[in-house]
This record gives sequence, C-alpha cells and structure tokens, in this order.
Amino acid sequence: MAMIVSDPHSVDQDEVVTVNTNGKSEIPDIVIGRLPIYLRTLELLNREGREVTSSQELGERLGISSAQIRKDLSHFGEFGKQGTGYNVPYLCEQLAKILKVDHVWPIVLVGAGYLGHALANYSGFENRGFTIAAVFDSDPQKLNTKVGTARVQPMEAMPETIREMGCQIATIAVPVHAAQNVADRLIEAGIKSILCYAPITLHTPKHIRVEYIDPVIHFQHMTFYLNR
Amino acid sequence: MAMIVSDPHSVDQDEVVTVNTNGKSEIPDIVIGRLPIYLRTLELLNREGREVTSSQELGERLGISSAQIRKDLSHFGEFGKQGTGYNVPYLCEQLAKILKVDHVWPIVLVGAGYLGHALANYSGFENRGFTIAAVFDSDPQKLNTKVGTARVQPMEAMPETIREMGCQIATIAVPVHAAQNVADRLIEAGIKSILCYAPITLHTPKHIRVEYIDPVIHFQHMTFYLNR
DNA sequence: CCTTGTGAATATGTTCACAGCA
DNA sequence: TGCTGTGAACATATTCACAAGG
Repeated sequence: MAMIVSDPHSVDQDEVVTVNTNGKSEIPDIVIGRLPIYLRTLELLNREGREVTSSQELGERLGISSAQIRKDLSHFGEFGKQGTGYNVPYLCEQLAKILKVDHVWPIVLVGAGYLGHALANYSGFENRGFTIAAVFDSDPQKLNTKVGTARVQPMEAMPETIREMGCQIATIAVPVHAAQNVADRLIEAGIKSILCYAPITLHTPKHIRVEYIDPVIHFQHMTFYLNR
Repeated sequence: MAMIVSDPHSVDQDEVVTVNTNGKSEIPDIVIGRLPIYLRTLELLNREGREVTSSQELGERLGISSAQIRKDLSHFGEFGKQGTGYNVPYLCEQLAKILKVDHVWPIVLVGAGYLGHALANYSGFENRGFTIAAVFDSDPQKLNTKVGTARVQPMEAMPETIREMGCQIATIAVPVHAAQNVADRLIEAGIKSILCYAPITLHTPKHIRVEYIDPVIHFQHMTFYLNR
C-alpha cells in the first residue's frame, strides 16, 4: 500500500492523505471514525508508560478484532514492526498527525445553559486538540458572564469573532427550537463542521459536516434489548 | 415478512419482537440504531400536526434514502398504505412500542459535576421515555445537595437504591480515572446498560450493553476532513 | 397516478489465513 | 517464534427496480 503519511524510519514530512479524482478521500469514513478511538487508547497506554503494543492488545482493550485494526492502519502507511508490534509514542504521533490534532483547534460554542457550561468547563479538550475559544448566547441576561474561561458574546458578534479566530468547528448547545437557525447563522459565518446536541436533524448544504450527540438516541437503542 | 408487532388495523397486542434460536434478535443492530432517529423525526412531524408522511419525505428530512427507511420498517411489520404513506401518530406509537419507550424508564446517574447537572436538568428526557431517578457521587461535600429534582446519594447506597427502583440503565459522568470502578459497581448492583461519557473503553461482561458519548471523538473525526 | 414492501443486484465492511520479516 | 500487512473469502448493508394496492 502506498505510503501516505510518512515512513516509520524517516523524519517528519508534511505529506497529506491522498485524495482521488472525485475530490473524495479514498479511505472509508467508517475507518476515519475509528482512528480517534485508537488514538484515545494509545494515549492511555502512553501515559501508562508502555513503549510498544500489538494489534491484538489494542483489539482486546477496544473489543475490536486485531485484523480490523491492522487493516485500518494499513490505509495510512506501515507503522508496525513484524514480530514486535507498534511503538506507542510513535503511533500516537502519527495518528494525531493524520487526524490533524497535532495542534489545537479553536471551537465556537453556542448556548450558555447547563450543557454549555459543562462543555466550557470540561478539562479534557485541551490535550486532545481542542479549546472552547468563544461562547455565544441570545439571552441578554447572560451577556458578558463567564463560561469556562470565555465570556458570553451576543449572537450578532458571531460572524466577526469566527472570522477573526479562524474557527471552522462549532458546537450547538441550544434548545431544539433554536438549533436550525443557529446552524444557518454559523454556516453563514464560515463554520465548516457542526457538532449538534439538539435532538433534531439539521438541514445544511452538502459540504458542511454535521454530527450529533443525543443521549436519548442511545437510551432508546438500549431499551430495545431490555425487558419490561 | 412475518408480522411481529401488530397489524395496522387490529387492536393493540402485547407481542414481542421475535428472537431466533441463538437468543439473538434477527434484526440487525444497525437497524435498531436508526429507529430512535425515525421516532424523533416522526414526533416532530406529529407536533407540527402532520397526519401522514411518506418514506420519501422522512428520508429527505433525515438525509437517508427512502428505500432504507422502508426496508428498516419492514423488519417489524407493515405500517404504511400504498399510494398514501404512513399515518404519523400511528407510526410514532408503533415505534415507541418496538423500542419499549411507551413507558418511562428510571435512569441512574453517577457523577454530580457540571455534566451531571446538565443531564439532571435536561427537560428533554421525560417525553421520550426516560427520567433521572437517582444521582450518586463519591464527594461527601455534594452529599444530599440537589441535582435536578434528585438528591445526591453516597456511592454505598447504589446497590439498594438500584434494586428498589428497578433501574436497568445507568449514565457515567465521572472523571476518566474513576469510570471503570463505577462501571464495575453498577454492574454488581444489577445495571444492564451503561451510557458512558468518560473517554475510555470500559471492560465489561458480554451481556452488558455499553454505549459511549465523547465529543472529542466527533471533533477529531471532523478535523480529518478540514484543512490547516 | 402515488407509494409501499421486497427480492435481486450491488456495494461496502470484516475476517481469514498466510507470506514475509524482525 | 511472534507479529505485521494484505489479498481473497466471506458477511453485512444499501440500493434498485418493480409488482401490487389504494
């Protein structure tokens, strides 16, 4: 398979993942979706001081087959050594680079309710590549109050702040009735990816990536398999 | 396909989804996972006062093909009318029954930090089949303080409270270093399904269903497709 | 007409199993 | 020996396309 990141034994290069003639990445999205999980576990192993690991050990930790892990990684290069396995810090570094979290991305948060506060005060973002850089809310009462380390700005300030900070990612943590309007305004302001906590499917242009978090979806999935 | 819920024109029956000889549901898990999304959208349509809808309309709202929706629903029965589509309140009712959210499930919450408060104060659970019935935290400072409508109990009270309330579902909203221990204790106390907000893959027996919410996983998925 | 429900065809994803190298 | 990387085999999921019913 073509080496599309960097050779395990060469120095860093700024190569980029190959993209086919359709402009679409040739790597299945479902594979990309597992990479952050691998990275999360590898960084845990790293903190535990482990120098090397194997696809088998990783698989056991994750409840995934070792073959799947090897094939997923093989899309991006050859990171392991036969007979030995993978060097943990090295693989962390490579995955961080592939996912582009070798630097910190500023994120816009809309909604300064309980959920907004929980997100803004969460300490787990920084060392995984993200920081809440700006917070917006339409409630004048909340204006200028502190949420995490940021201060609440009015919705009207969104376009300018987003452009100044170069934010491409936003999180929507507003009530469901306001979510579509917020999304429209974020996209208008230049946001490219949205993580939506409101329980609604947003209507957005095809070039905007939207992902969703809704605990009720998970709970309802669970109850199907429960009795009573 | 066999009718496994109830005929659209008969009165309610308490039939249950068929299960094959392996003890596993013959319906793909990925299909079950989409049902809550269909239900969420149908209830929105219902609130808008729509009487009927079609697989095509639903598909457009959800960004899913109409064929997929029809095939998914066909696993459970025949809910539509040719030439007309689906009766919205009726399909809501049927999906709620299939997912067993035609009544309210009590959920245990562990962790009374910012996230715990956000969950406990979220008003969107009740009318979708869930309620936060008990809250636990290991911090003695938080003991007996109010979180949503519940009061924080000590971890030691978990087994008794869970058994008394008949809780089968728990949410873990504690720091990552405490999550595995909390999971062990919940399972010990009889919990069957866990929604874990801590960024770690839990080690649990095979008969326990665990799902995860970690915003960073979504953000890292997004950054793969972004530039810079 | 319009829309469902569904086999058949296609597309996608996962696992197997082994050559090859440390 | 122990482990990776990978074609080939298999398994699963999605879409097509159409008969049949209102």
